[in-house]
Amino acid sequence: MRNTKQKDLVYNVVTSSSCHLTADEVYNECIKSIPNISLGTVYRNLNSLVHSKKIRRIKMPNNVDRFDKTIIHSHIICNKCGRIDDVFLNYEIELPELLEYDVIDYDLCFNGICNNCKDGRN
Amino acid sequence: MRNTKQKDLVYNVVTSSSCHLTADEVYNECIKSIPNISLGTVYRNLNSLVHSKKIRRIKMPNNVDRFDKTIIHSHIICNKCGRIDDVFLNYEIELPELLEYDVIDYDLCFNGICNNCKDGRN
DNA sequence: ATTTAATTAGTAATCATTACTGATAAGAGG
DNA sequence: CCTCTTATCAGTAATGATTACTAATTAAAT
Repeated sequence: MRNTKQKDLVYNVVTSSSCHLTADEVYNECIKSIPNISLGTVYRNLNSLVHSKKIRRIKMPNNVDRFDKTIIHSHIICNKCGRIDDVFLNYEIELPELLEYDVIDYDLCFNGICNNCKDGRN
Repeated sequence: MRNTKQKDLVYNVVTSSSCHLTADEVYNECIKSIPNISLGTVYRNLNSLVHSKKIRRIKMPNNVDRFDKTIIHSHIICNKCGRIDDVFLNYEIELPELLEYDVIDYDLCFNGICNNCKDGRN
């Protein structure tokens, strides 16, 4: 795997953001530094960084993936408005012992209704 | 919400299968009973059944959703071949108390390498 | 039976993501 | 430094899962 300024940029955009960015949002941030960077390059580097565990992919109900730092934590998605927040559990998820698999890690996503939707503000 | 034979069929196909079917696989099963059922109808009923918690949606890394019964359980996906299996934990996942959300439930998906891939059989 | 609105079949459109191609550049080995 | 190899790139076209649309149908309430 080669180091390129495009890959560094994609990595920095994802890890320095406090939100959970879509590929398109990462792209719009990247063109501020490399105006002619290609959307395909952003996608390729996001996939490559996920593969090498430098960042993580969050699957959303609408099939538009989001990307995040790899500090171990879970997420919660509002069933109504799609808002997403980080959840830091105060307990550990135990990896199960499975006959058919070597278990590596997990993705845990809670569903709920956020306060704004509950109060009818959305 | 109206009862239609199309919705009943979609429900029965998903819940009587022991696999985790894609929308297209559900469609191919449905046309055996209702040959002119439309793919759009299958998608609409899958979404409607997920919304009313009769079935559940499983997000896959390749963005092709799969559908499953709603008995509470987790999944494991092989990082290499994409094989998916059910995981029944012998402990409970505690729903966190969050200021900003009413937490309803969760999706938990483990990642690993399955035996076939580990042994080079894939 | 009549009515009405939800649902349907069929088809077209959407759009996130991937594939492709010729050009570029990272970095290994002289 | 200076090739040389090949991974990566920009730009664009293609893919394919999913949704939107429309006129026809039908569940089910009155």
